Amino acid sequence: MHFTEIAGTAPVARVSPCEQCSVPHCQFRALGPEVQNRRTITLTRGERLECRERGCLKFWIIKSGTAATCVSFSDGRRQIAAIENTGNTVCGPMANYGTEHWLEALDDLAVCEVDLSPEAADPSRNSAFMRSMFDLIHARLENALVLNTMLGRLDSQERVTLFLAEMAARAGGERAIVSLPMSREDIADYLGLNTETVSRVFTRIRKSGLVRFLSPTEFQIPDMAAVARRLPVRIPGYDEGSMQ
Amino acid sequence: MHFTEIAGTAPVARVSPCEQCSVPHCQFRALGPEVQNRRTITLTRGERLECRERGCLKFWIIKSGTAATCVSFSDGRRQIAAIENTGNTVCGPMANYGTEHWLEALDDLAVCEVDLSPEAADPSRNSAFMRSMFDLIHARLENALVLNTMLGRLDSQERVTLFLAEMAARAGGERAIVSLPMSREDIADYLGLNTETVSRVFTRIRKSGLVRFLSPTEFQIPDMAAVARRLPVRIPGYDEGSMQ
DNA sequence: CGCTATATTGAGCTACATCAAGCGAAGTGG
DNA sequence: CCACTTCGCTTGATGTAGCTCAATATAGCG
Repeated sequence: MHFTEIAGTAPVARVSPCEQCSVPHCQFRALGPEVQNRRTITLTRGERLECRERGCLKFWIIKSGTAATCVSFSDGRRQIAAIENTGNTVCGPMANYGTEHWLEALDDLAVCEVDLSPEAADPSRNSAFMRSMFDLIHARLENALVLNTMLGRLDSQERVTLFLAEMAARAGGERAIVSLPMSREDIADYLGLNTETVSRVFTRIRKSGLVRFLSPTEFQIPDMAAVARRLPVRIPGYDEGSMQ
Repeated sequence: MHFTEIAGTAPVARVSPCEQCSVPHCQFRALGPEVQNRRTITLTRGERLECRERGCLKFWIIKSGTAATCVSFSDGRRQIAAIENTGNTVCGPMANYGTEHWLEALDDLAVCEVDLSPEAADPSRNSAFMRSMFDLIHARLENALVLNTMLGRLDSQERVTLFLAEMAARAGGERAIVSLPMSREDIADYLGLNTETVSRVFTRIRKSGLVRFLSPTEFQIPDMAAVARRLPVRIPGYDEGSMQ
């Protein structure tokens, strides 16, 4: 089986006070200045953030960098459930008692932590806010469902292709230059494969011409429709509403 | 790869009006009699229920039987994302445009459909209701995350063991007689395996003594702790709060 | 009591994992 | 500036878990 070494395990790194923030679409801005419990946390690759309190109401908004929502076993196996980019909001409650999920930095990371614990605003009184939280968690659920079918029913080539297509769709679609701010091992732990297989499939896809690699961490998809045609599932973020 | 024949594809079967309901913990009772759009739908094994409208606000509460939230490809591959028992609430919105998930009956099924579309109560005005919807969808997300790590990082024996343990935990825990109201193929489509592998692992586990089979569809776990010791992850619904 | 659908079991094959070696880029120290 | 290490990526050789194909076996049902 697959083994991964967790680099650093310091739960919380450098903490700095938080003034005005530049994250787009932050749901918490709507709550207004009444929410005081905000702080910025910076992490380096491998460091993790966790929330062990029951009914924890912390939220983490990615300000910059890339993170993973992941679980690791004592024997070293690791599964990444979602890749978090700038602007993503991770629900602290996701790390409820009974869940073993952390937020782990895949490269240098800055997150804004918002704490809506009792002393702060009670979110369940604000129905508009609850609605936006519902939408947020619903989007996470949809992602998780896509990952489920990927891990359960796609082969390695399909998984890697879908992964690259999804990253490209996030980064601006066809012909955009996409950077992979993560290691092959991280990709493997997301796709349920191992490092070597990811590497091999990368070269196979590169040779097929479907994806053009500018460097090991930069690529470009010349023809998204061709990629979509090779996949038995929709590419999240692509093709929604456009002709098929 | 894996092929599955979808038995019947009639979208909606027999519809009967709905009087008083006996489902425990139905979140929609709290909404009161103002919600008129309720009806009972019955389905037989293989029939599917879907919601293709954008922003659909239908909810399905399982009254009896077993269903699966699943996605199937055009080439026949199928992945079950969740197994739905009596009392479970499935969000219609889960079948948003862009998602390819259906609710499929695994055996004879009765669901109560609640339609909260515009003409009905606007749920986002009722913050207590939104809160309960949040909790509901959050529980679904946690299930999906467990399935993710199962499909990504557990081998066939671990997957089947976890599956049986989870079913047993739902059905009353240690020594309870659990029935499997689904075929081997359905189990395979949930676990990302194929029928034969599921069958083989069943007999291996039976011979190991971890699980006692009374019939092909009835089993019993004599020692849950022993099962838990064999697994690198927690068993959902078991061990929460107890020692170990 | 056949008939069909589902489950089990076996034989062989393949996709992916494992183990192991090589390689380029970035950092370090003399 | 150049050896030397380190780390991540790639590639190759080999092993194996789980898939595929095929044959029984068992159960459900008219």
